[in-house]
Amino acid sequence: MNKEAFQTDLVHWFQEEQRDLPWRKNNNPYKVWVSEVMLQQTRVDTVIPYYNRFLEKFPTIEAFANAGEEEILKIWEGLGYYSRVRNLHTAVKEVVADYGGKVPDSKEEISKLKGVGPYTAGAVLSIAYGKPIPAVDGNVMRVLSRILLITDDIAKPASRKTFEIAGEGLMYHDNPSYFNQALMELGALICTPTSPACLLCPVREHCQAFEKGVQDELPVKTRKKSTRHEDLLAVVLKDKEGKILINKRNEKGLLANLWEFPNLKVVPLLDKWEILQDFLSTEYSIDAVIEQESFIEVQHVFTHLTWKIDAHRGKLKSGNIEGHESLRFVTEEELEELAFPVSYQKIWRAYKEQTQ
DNA sequence: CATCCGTGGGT
DNA sequence: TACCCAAGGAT
Repeated sequence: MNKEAFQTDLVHWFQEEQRDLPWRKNNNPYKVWVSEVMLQQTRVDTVIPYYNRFLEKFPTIEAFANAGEEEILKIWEGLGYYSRVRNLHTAVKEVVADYGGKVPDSKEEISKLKGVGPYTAGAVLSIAYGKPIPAVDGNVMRVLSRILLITDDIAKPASRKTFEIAGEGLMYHDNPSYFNQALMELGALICTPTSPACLLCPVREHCQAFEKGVQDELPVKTRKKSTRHEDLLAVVLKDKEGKILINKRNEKGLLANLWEFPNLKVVPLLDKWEILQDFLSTEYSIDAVIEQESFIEVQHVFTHLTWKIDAHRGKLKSGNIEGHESLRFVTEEELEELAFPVSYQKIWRAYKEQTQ
């Protein structure tokens, strides 16, 4: 292929057709970094309001470094993959402490930061600093697999190296930022997973898949295994003052450090309401009256897991939560300042709608 | 390397 | 409905 023609056709198209996105207003390394972390496995339309709110609240790297944990989880609430914001916070504090607040501009140093993998390193270095380092994400693998007829399985981690080398080989050194962004923008707007718009593609004359008519066969991607299923019983428990009992989740694993209503995993077919009373009594030394009928059944799908949560109302009779660091009674106003997973937000909304 | 880690939208 | 997908990284 004619590399120079490919590069200029691609970048000229990007200059004309790129979307007007909030993170494209400047190349501040901190802001670029924030946007790239938010965009990991997350759609542009979803990210936009979160990005704007985030930078309104934390306009500088120092402002974010000085934020507290509850605060950063609350601003990320609903965005998913919550370890991203905790890793970003850890990394930003390190940049402020060890680099005087200046985001490192070498691949070696920036890659040491928590949550910065090969993609994010390449994206920040090219977009914020103009470094000719590829930023290989799912879009880029799809586009390059078609342009260069690469048949490596993009679901395999080992394949990323193939595409990084390909990206280096095609790199437009006059403008690495636009080159990397153009590959991703092409993947998002034209070279889509299904039904690619080849007739509108600015680089179709450089595309080997289009030439052979096999664009719909690429990229090669093996499908992943299906999700497992869990049944949960949860309780929205009020004490005599009307405060709600909530529990802070474990600091590791699924939905780490977010808040939830007390709940337990149950074996399907045995999920009787009495289990909740036993659970509260045994686990937390709390006596309560639990309504026999659940007020909502929430179905929630994660990437590798599906939850069915039966939520019941309950009233506290007696007991105290001393000794249970993760438990807290809060007012409704306090509750709404804390970060809950979407599944428990659904339960809370249903509770408020159905309870006076 | 395979699995875990969220969510909402598209087909 | 049941998948698949979207600017990935940590373990």
